[in-house]
Amino acid sequence: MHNEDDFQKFLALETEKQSRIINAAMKEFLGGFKKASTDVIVREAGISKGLLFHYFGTKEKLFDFLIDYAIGIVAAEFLEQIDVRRKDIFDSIWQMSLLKQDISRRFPAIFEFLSCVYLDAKVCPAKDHLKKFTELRNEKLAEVYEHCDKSLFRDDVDPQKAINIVQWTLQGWTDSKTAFLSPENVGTEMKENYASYLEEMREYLDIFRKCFYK
Amino acid sequence: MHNEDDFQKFLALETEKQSRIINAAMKEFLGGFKKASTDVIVREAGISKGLLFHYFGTKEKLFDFLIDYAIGIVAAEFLEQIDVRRKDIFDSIWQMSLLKQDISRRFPAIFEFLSCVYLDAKVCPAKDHLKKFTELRNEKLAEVYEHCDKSLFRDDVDPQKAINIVQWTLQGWTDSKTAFLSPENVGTEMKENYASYLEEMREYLDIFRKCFYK
DNA sequence: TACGCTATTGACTTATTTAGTCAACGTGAT
DNA sequence: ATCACGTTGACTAAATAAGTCAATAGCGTA
Repeated sequence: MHNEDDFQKFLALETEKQSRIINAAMKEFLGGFKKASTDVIVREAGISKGLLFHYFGTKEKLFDFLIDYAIGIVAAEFLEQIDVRRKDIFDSIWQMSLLKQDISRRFPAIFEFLSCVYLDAKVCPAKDHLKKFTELRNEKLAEVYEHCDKSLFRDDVDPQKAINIVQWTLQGWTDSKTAFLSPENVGTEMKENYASYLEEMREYLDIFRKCFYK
Repeated sequence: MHNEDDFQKFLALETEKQSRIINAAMKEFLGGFKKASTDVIVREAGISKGLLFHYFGTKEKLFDFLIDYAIGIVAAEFLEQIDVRRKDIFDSIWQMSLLKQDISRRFPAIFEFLSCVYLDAKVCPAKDHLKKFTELRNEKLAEVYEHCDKSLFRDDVDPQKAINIVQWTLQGWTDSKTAFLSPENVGTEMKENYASYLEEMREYLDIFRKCFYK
């Protein structure tokens, strides 16, 4: 099952160096596999060209590794952690946001990377893993939505639309926080302002509870 | 003031061909000036390489032209058309959305192009025009916000936050409509479903009015 | 100090892509 | 037939691409 070049050497690296490489590569792959340059990746990761290829062999293997790695992280630390039995959908959304923030602090580009990879139709070799992951993700979110108590909503508000609004708001809010940061500073910036960010997010969720619930 | 290669030859072209070139170029420049390929542009625009350089001289002049062109369109057909005297902020947002849709149907990537260009710090040569444009834009939006009747809002909802929510929602809604379309189909897709899109957008705005107003 | 072993380097190669050029071509009017 | 003009795409030189490899750095052991 496992081929022997299972990136063991890379995974034995000190985690700080690992992260530097992973984050540099994810960021560079955001624009698509073809447009990504390994030279840019090694420059940003602060390692030599040779080392990258020593660990990953080819650009494509690096890419495949990144996909699996990202899926592994998000599955284990996000999807599997979601408590689908909550009644209040805003509790769920709040919990999911906390989980996402935790992951994003370590891997700033991981969620964008996964969605970019998913949208990039050319990336067919990895479709199996990705498809399963996407299904798992959709199932989880559907479950959250089904189990929540929709009777809490005002009768004249379509719960699905309300939930869309909340998710788009969280997305827009996140973008507005990161848009004017140089990408390499996103991680540190988020660590420093973690508390105030959460507070602001909670304020938005409070608005939603006040306005969308009975 | 005007140098003689003022793109007159290009602007004398049939508008359909003009649009094809402009849209192909804007789309390709979304990933940044450096990563854009003139070969991709001409392929997508369906013209020969020579013609592009016959009209624009260099890649950079094409880029500068695009920025000016986009600014001109958005200033004249969006910013200048905004009626800042409306009391109901949701009327303003609705009107602005209509204006945006009209422009986007002709130039699907124009708004994304302008914001990408603005965020791309390396693009300093064009900063004068861009800065003025951004200021104009911010002034207009601030004016809309100042003139609207904030007493219409529920007392326990911060109007600024509510407006942010509305704008992020519109953004997210738009993204959700275009994300799974191949970029070249965005234009036609929007033309075909124009009415139903507007209807759906209005439903969201109705929710906001119901929930955020007294 | 000397040795061996692994992690790491960056100059290098070969192939591809790049922006930009230019002689040639098609077309319609006179 | 000839001119004028919009248009073409093969071409060039320079840059960039992925991937290689002989050489070095670092470090524990003897």
